[in-house]
Amino acid sequence: MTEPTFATLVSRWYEENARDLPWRERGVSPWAILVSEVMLQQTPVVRVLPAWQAWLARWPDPAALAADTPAEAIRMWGRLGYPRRAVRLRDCAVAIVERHGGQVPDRLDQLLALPGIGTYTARAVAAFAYGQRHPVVDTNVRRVVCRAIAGEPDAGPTTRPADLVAAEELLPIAPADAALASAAFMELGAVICTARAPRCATCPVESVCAWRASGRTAPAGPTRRPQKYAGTDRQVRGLLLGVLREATSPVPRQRLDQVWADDVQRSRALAGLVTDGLVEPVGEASYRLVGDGPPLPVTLGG
DNA sequence: ATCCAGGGTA
DNA sequence: TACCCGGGAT
Repeated sequence: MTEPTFATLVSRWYEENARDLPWRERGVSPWAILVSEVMLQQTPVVRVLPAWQAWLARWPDPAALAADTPAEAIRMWGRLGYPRRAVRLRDCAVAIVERHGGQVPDRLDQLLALPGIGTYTARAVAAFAYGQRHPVVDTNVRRVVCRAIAGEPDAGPTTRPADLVAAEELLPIAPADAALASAAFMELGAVICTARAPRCATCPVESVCAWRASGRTAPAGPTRRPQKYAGTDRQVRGLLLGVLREATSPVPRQRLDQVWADDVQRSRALAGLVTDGLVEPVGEASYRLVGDGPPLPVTLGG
């Protein structure tokens, strides 16, 4: 009798302890899974839950979203954060309609070519929606593998090719088992092997964890500098977008000027929103969410 | 203050 | 590689 593999231990634990999340249910469409993965980029599960339900009730397939405006996508995004994701998700829906007949593709290269779909999300969709065998590596999986296998306290800030290899080597051969194991690794990192205060006492791989065996060494040093928010352009962008989201007609710049005192920073933030395809100027001195109303007249003669 | 199911760009 | 990009919860 051989010892259960690392993936087997975590998968068994997952089957008994997984959170009851709606996008994990049987029969959830690839589109619904893709939407959940995009929303979950840098946004905690509890905040995604209601937004995911509302989004799919309104746009149950890519064609429905592709037929609507970026403005409505930005509004439905609400306060999930990083609203460029809303525009990219709509761009993604358009691309799915144009390139794949409205069906979310099942090939990794085609998924990677879609707007807003990167290394993590492409493999997550291929694995969780189509049952394929790919290493699905997010911040949780990097941390779990780094600790339990390498015995180090913290993973690097970004996913490197070596991280994909390390995770792939832990996956069972059977694709369905591999997909389950990937979900289990992520769940372990989210619920047990957390960044701050890991719950080693209830961890299913506590007995084989290299990090625990080495005495749970502390992180070497402050490798990441704290990400500020207050006072940054991001906060100003959020304030500006908040006004435009609530508006039903173009907003005069004079009204936008009231959300932030610093002229230079406010102008820079507004220009950034325009560059990012979230906001568009209307006439000489008004702004609106992109596509939020009748098409703008074509400018002639420069 | 720190973290969060990352992706795009220079 | 480094940096930019929201916002809420702990």
